[in-house]
Amino acid sequence: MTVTEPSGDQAWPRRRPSSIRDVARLAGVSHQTVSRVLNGHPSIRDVTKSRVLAAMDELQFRPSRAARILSRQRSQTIGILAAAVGAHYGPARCVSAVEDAAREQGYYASIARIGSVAPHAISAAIEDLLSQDVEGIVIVAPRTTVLSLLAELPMNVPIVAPQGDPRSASGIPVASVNQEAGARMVLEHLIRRGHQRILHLAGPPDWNDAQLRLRAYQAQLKEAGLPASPPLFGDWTADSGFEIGRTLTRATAGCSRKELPFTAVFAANDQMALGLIHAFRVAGLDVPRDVSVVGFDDIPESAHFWPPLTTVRQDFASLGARCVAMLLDAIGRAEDPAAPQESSSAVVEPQLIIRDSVASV
Amino acid sequence: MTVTEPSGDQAWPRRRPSSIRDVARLAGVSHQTVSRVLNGHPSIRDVTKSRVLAAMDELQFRPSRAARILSRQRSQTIGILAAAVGAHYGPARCVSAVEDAAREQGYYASIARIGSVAPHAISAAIEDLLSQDVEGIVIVAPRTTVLSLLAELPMNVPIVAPQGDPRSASGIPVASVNQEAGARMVLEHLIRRGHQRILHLAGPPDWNDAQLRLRAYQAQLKEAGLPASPPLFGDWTADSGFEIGRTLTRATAGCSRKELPFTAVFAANDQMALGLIHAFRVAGLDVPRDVSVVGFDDIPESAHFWPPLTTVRQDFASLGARCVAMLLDAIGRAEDPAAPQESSSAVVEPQLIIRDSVASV
DNA sequence: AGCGGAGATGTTAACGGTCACATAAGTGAC
DNA sequence: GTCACTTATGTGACCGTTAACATCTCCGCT
Repeated sequence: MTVTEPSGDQAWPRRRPSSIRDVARLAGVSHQTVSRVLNGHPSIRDVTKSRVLAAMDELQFRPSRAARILSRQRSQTIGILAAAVGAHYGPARCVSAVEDAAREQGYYASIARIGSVAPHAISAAIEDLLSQDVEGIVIVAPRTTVLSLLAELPMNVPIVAPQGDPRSASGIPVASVNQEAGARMVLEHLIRRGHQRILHLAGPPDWNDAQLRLRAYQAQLKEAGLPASPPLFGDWTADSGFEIGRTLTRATAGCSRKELPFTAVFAANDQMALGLIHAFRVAGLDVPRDVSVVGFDDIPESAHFWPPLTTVRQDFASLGARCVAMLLDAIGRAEDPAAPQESSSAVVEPQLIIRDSVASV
Repeated sequence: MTVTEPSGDQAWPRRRPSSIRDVARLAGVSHQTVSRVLNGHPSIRDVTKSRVLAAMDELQFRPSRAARILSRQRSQTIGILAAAVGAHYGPARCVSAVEDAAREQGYYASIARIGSVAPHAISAAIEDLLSQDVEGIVIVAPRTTVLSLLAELPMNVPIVAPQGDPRSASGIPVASVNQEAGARMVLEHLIRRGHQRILHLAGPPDWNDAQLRLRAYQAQLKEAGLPASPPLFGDWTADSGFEIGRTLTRATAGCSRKELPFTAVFAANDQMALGLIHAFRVAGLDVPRDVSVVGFDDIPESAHFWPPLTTVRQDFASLGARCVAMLLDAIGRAEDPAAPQESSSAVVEPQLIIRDSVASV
């Protein structure tokens, strides 16, 4: 199993890669001509161009991004500040979407992941991005702590955040999925099916999306004249959903099924819903017969949970695209303040996916 | 809901950021002194140093990475070629792990994601990375097509791949989880529980891990004198697991439970196992009573599947760390061919996680 | 023929760091 | 007092690219 580097020990000579001047010499032109070929300048004769191209090919020429960034004073790069990616479906999808959208617009994307939301970690990540001359930053770290900190940080590039609170006063432009609409759909669905005692299993209180969903849950219930129980807070993981489900069922261990103090739970994401369902089943409760459960996100697996999970789908791809559009617009305005402001409304509508985890009562 | 950029319309002036020369002027020293402060050079008087530091602070100085890369001829950056990240748990975790490990070693990581494995997409991604002067590349694209293509591509930096086949002749150094051991654990577990007719739901045939697990499945059954059914191929998704489960149960619709042509299925990942279980349940088959199912990966949700899934845990964090260690070692050798070769064995052992999806027969 | 303008190319100077080398002052040995 | 050596700092070139401006040629127009 040892992997001694095999025969192909090319001993990468680390020879200096060829520059436009090397190409120029070989092609018998000036380096500027090579640069022009590189950038598709119109006034280059075809013969010259093909000579240059041939030389590039022969020398395995590859333009240096560092040099290019240094010389024009722009990097064609946007930064992504990412918290908790990998652990969480939404943010992870969001980052991919932003990356793709950026590339599509001819921009590079550079990601700075942060493990904690400690102020120094955040400003270090921002410094990191800024030192790469990013022209703008997308904040995929939808936590109020991060956003409010950021609002104070001296920043000389535009920033945008997906999944933030559109109404927050942080001053950071925001593109977001309409969380309120998502929560409303869920509750209307539940209420229409006759549920009256609906619990909410929320995400951590300092996450924007968690806050919005919680507020929408409360508002919606109030509007319907139904009681809102104090929210339960999980940490987005299935494990936390399970734990909370356990305490919930233990607390009501004596009750017969008909007497449960709730008939439905709205979980703030699919993973917690999964854990919750697991806990219910362990306690002998059937979903949806005894309790209905709704999730949020529509992760690819939720169609195959047991029971298949009713949930809310968020279109992360278009969220990412909107974010990038807003950011690029802001960048454009910063360069040329005369430019007209693009529409900066950016709300993506979610979609209720009805499956089998909700029953009528 | 519109987000007109609020009052804080600082109209980022896009003023030229300050350079070491600006700092030098303000501090009354030469630019070189500033550079030395920046790099922690020993022979700088404390007074000078603090003057420079103060000037940096006042000017909001931030060193330009592009300039630094250009002037020393190295980027302190490794590239990551990532295929199918976001969609797949293993690769995604792997990328994160490599990033973390790189940062820990003082390197930056730059990710190039590819959507397809078409040759031009791959070489474009490699070009992209190379143009950033990456000093080495980690290939998180564990498909035979990618690796064999890469082996032929002219490359003047070291590369390493996690999740590749250690025995393959591609000539690419590989760090990997011991897939064979993982598959062996699964089958021994199943056989010990009395299973004799064990199916394998494999991943796409051009994925290294899928191949390795399939081969190990076949070898192990042969060794035990048991019949190996022709493998079923999914695409890693729960959807594909479900589809295959449906055809499987439809084909055996007439059979009573005791007459199923198999008693256990070894799925090549947890998602497919989930879809499979779903299909079984839809067909009235209970897991594990009627069929046992084992997965692979131990995604965080699998403890909360129903039934909780027996699976194989892979330690992606240490896989990433080993990869980076190997790569950095290779980079070091490329610079200084005299340097001794570090141990380049890099096999991470997996772990069987026994839960409730396997019954004895 | 002379002139203006466009097309194709060359020349030189940035960009913001680092490197190799030069310089100046201080320190101790003889 | 001078030499060798260290410490603290400055000077100028260089990395690979683009920007600004210069040059030269060819063309049509008057």
